[in-house]
Amino acid sequence: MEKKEMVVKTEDAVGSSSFPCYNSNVYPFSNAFDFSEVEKSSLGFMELLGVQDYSPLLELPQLSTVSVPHHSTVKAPPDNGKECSEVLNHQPATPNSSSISSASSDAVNDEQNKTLDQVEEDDDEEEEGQQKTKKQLKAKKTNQKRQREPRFAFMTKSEVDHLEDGYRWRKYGQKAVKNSPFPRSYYRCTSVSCNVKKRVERSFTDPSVVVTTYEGQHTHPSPVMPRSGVPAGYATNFASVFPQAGNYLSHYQEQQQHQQQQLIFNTLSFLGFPYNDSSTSKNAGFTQERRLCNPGTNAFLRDHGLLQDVVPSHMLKEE
DNA sequence: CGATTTTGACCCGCGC
DNA sequence: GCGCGGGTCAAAATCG
Repeated sequence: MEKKEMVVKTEDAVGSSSFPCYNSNVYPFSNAFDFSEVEKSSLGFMELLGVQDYSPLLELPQLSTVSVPHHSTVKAPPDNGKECSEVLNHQPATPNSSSISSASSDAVNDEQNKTLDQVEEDDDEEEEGQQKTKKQLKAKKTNQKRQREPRFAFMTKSEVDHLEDGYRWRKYGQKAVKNSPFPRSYYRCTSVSCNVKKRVERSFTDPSVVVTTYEGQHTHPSPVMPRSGVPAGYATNFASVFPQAGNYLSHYQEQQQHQQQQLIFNTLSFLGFPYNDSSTSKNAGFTQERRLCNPGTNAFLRDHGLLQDVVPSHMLKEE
């Protein structure tokens, strides 16, 4: 799995061209993706993201105006999808960059862990002795109502599907995604006691965008040595804003600084801020592009307090 | 040879 | 009840 460590470097060239956003004048929170199509296809965008359930457990106090804190179910009404989409729209227009597209969690409770434990340990009861039966019973035990861990989705522009995030993952499944030519891959953390999973799929609206959805929280430190040049404050601040995200953002500390900054950058973009960091020169041009296609940005710029919480002030001078 | 990926089968929830 | 789509399992294949 660590075969694909090119994450950060994958996509420099991308540039730009391919995003509908760039060609669209309807940018402000609207049409980076063609959501009409998404909805038409009965596949809500949050479904596309795999973020199907939202929970009040996820607090995003400071970002409540721009994040996706409402609940929805798999069969969420189009409104929900749309509303979410608006937020997500901002994401994908970043060359080789990841962004917090949304945060979500299902109603998490103890049952979840309990169920998982049972699944792993209580197989003895089956009588058939056949492996198939084993499988079936496993499923039965969990059938009550499947509870899921909180999920957190990232959208990352990358040529590589499986992004290196500092943890080791084992692929345990792959499924074709409805209305998408790209399959969805299912990964599980290889650490024994860790039940974290993630799903990786490409956006069919823009194949250069990889949607990574994490589920659960790691119960162990990253096996990859942290060596990051990223100011600790980044993740810290992020974590304060995205409590759930913090767990995942910490992974990014173990990645290259560039990727970190792009994450920040994307998040700023996500928030509507024309963040421009000279050290991420690749983004500079992109930022301009974003500005071009995001005339509504200014409306968001007013909330500087939020931005300052998220990013060290020196990074914001651009404005 | 152990770890990981692939892949078809299976289960579940949901809508019709 | 049936079919569909999402998610998971696990045997087989592949990789290092």
